[in-house]
Amino acid sequence: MSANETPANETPVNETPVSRTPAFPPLPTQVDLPALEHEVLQRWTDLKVFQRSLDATADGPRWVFYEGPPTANGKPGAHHVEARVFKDLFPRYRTMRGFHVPRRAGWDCHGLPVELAVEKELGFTSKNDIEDFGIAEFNARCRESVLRHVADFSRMTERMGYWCDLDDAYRTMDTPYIESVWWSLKQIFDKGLLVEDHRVTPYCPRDETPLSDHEVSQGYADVVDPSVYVRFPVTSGPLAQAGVNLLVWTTTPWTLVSNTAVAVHPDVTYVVARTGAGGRDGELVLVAEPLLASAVGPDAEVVQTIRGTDLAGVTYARPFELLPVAEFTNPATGRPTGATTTAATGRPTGAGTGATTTAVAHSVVLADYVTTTDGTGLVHQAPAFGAEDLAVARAYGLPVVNPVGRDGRFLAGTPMVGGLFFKDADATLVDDLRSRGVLWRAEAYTHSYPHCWRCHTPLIYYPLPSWYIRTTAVADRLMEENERTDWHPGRIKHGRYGEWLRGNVDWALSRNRYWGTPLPVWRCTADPAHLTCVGSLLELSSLAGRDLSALDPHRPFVDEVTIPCPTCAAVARRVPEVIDVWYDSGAMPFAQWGAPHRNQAQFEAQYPAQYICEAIDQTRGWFYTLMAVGTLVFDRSAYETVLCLGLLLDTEGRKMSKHLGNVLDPHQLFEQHGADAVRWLMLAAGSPWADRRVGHEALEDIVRKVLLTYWNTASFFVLYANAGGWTPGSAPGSEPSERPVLDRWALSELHSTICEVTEALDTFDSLRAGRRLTRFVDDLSNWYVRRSRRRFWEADPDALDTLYTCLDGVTRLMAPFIPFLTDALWSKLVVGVRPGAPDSVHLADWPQASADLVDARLAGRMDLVRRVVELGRAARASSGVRTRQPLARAVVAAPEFAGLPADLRAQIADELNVITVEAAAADVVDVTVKPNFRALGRRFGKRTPAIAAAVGVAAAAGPPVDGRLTVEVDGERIDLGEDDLIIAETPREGWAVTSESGLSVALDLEITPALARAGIARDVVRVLQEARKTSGLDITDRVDVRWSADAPDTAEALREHGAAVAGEVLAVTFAEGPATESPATESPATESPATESPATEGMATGYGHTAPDLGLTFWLGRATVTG
RNA sequence: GGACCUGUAGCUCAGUCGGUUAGAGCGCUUCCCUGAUAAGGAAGAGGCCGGUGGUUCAAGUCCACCCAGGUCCA
Repeated sequence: MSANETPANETPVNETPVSRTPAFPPLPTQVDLPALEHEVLQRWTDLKVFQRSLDATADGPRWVFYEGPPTANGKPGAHHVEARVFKDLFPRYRTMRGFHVPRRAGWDCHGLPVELAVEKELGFTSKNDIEDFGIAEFNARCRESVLRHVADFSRMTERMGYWCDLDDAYRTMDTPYIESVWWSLKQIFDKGLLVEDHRVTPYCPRDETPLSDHEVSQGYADVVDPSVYVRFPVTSGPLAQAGVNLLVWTTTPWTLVSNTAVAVHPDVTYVVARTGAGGRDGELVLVAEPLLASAVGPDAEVVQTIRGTDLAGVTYARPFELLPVAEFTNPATGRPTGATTTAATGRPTGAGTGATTTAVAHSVVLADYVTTTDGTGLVHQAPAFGAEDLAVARAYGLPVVNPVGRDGRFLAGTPMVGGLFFKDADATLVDDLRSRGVLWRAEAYTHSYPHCWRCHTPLIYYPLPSWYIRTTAVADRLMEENERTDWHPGRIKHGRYGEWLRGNVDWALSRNRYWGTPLPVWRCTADPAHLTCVGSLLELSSLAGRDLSALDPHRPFVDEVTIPCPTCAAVARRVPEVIDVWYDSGAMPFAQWGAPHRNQAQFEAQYPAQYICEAIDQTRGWFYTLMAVGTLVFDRSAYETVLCLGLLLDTEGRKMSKHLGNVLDPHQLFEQHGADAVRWLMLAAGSPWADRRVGHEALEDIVRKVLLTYWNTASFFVLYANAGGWTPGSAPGSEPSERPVLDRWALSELHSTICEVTEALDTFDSLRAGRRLTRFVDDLSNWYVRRSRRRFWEADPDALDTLYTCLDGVTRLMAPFIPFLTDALWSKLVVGVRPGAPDSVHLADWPQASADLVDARLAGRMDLVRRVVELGRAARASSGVRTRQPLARAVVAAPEFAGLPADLRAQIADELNVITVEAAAADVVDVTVKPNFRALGRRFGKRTPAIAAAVGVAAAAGPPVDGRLTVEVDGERIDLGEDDLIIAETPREGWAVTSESGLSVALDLEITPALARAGIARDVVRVLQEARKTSGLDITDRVDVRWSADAPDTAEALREHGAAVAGEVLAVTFAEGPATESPATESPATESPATESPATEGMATGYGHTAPDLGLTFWLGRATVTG
């Protein structure tokens, strides 16, 4: 409170202001955020802001973004919002930086989930139901179903403020899209990378149909199977001469008929063991060392140790000689899988991957998947009946030998087991092994085995023809492309995704389904080796000799198109498969344009993308297919930077999914808390790449702490800018460098915030950016504004301009995060006030940081000031002296305090309500010394603890001199400098002291009568302000005050400080007057701190009040006189 | 079964290059401040930093194994 020499009861101290038209539309202190967002949405539509943001940057550098298309066959949930928030943030940011960022929505339309939904609706249980129903009608239902929730998705997209062109969205089921996909498949086909091969699939032999993983998982049941250990006599090398048998374990003896090889792990140690007592004396068997005891027995004697690698190539005698040995030797002449039906393909088996090594049949091969958890560590390989076996066989160029027909029975001509159902052959085969003496051991084994969920038949893992893309042929290129991809977080690159690429297998592309992009391959009926891949409807028309440009390329229509085989002119028909829906989305960079048949220029201008973003569950999904298709077709990955988000979890920590019913409805969140709050939660309330839980409490927190603080700061500004008639042009204020210290500090913070937020967004770190913004908003509101309040009351142009500048900056910085609230405030603070300014913040430029406005020394000093204030408040609290009571002085002990300029010391004094702030003199402080472990550790290593202990001893003896201390350790004198020690000063007792990490603040608690009177005066101000407020007066209203005090202290205080009190409360007159003039004297003075009662005479708006604590009665009314 | 991620206060999460006494917000209790604020401030209570072992002068942090939860794959 500043002293005022003029006696208040004689001279009016405040002028009533001239009324002006407010420059800024008033901002209510209370705001309905969702309602405000709806207004903003309407304005965006009316003003076409999104389109104009694209137009404005049309000549700027492109920053290409791809939208990964969602399948819109279910309602959108909060987990859909997450990715979309990040998809929106960075394009908005880049747009403000001047980049052109086209954003086009898309919808993924095909796929099994769509089919399953329709099947469920129709009550279907098998594919036969679909065929009976009719594919045309079924697909028509799928087409209708997939778009059912597009409106929901669009509504959510718009409501959350995700700017994306929904009107021109691409759809993967549209003919131009499919033609593009066909074109790309033809490119791959022409490179020889689209091939038909066998795929081991869970298969029901009764229904004669493959099952999806989802179906398989529904039919697991415990069964008892034989568990057999079989001798495979070694037939070559020293092991053969010694008579060693490989010991092989299996639970599917029926697959031994087609045994092709034995796999060992290259890094596992194997042993040749001599069996112990009990009938098998002296027999030599080979097993993995860790399994010796369990497979052979505890008394087995290790004769020789061999690394897995060194076993490669060892040949053995196969367990059964039921099939011609030739079938195992030449892949090209191998018996066709699935018996007669697939013989027609005539394609060699085992051609799916580029074989890096070849092996002869019935020899030992190496495979990393071999484990030593059970069995013998030697794994029997039947490539027809196991996916891992097949992969190994491919790698070694071994054939796929399959003696089992599609009905699950051994082929009729097979000796011993011909005609037997595969499971039923086990007993016969085991008996035979036993009779020939090659069975080592047989027991029963209970385990979980999949069954058909419809008919409960045990499933067979069975090789079916399937179309593959040989991605393994470009695996090295994929890894090279991955190397130059910028992953966020970085660990995905060589972690989850890199691992996946390293273990790359060929892409099983085909599906035996209905609602998908048909595989555009036509096969000759005369020679199945004659294949024609078609790249467009135009090409198909030309091949077919009729105009098919209007053909729906879906099944069943495309199935009906036959062409003469270009090689031999026989009839060629399309193969029945459709393709994996993931290929559709991976083809999106060109297929969204229909390129190259259409819009080739658009495609070329927008390939590759600079930025894509999805959740981590897409690593093997879209992230892979996008890169794979791009690399296969264009030899270049489709994206440069990828942001990989964590998953959204519910409050129980489970992934949000429709299946669990734990999805939060996004619209409910938007209408309850506002889309801005939801966006901020996703962007800045936790690490983007960590899984996060979402709840209402967190959103309420954001609204209060971030959004409303920001709003209220703006509201405060508008209140006083209008009251003072200030506009940006009217009173520019002084040069920033000439302004008071708080202004310089606020501007410095603004510019360092600009720097940090820019840097963080450039590295896709929304959390860091958000944290910095939160801190700035808080600093601005709870330090700058609070400390500068008086200057705003006085309409100080420097203060108003500083705050306006900060609000302008923070509004731009937060615009990509919370586009609604920022644009709402922009329209109040800028539009119509600053001529020529854009009518939306989203058309404004990103702020430029000025290095010369960042004052690191000032920032450090202000930190010190605020720490001192914190400690001072704590000292106040512990002393019991209320803050309104002024005290004579605070004493501060802090190393940097001496350098604090007067204006910053004044901040401390004002905030703590003390007259002066002094540095602690030497005689009131205790010095404590602690070892600095970081420095000591570097210098002394192992001796650190001893030295640290010595520091304590030496410090007790005497304080360091000039920051130096000499200690004695093991008879050695060691000199320690400033860096080795942490020296703290603590004021001595007798003061109200709080200290923390080398910083102490003490208050002089002596309250002189003068200080007491000043304290009372301040209490009166508080009471009068409260009275103003409750009387409903405007902040600029001038008042007349008349008072009387029956407490002598109060009366004396007011006579002394009357002018100051009057100044504080905008009193035109402040007179001590007879209580009888005030109606308040007639009302009971019982309530505290002040009661009010309407004036009953004289002054129409006046009220009488009492403050019993102070012994004060006063009358307060709006001043009627104008100045 | 494999790969990866996460375990820090009652709840939600930070924690930099390994270094002094492990932090913030919410919630709870008490008090202070306030003519922008649904705010702000101070104090209090609340922690074997999932466990075990190792490396190191020094581990929430690095390594190994284990436990729990999660994701993807088989």
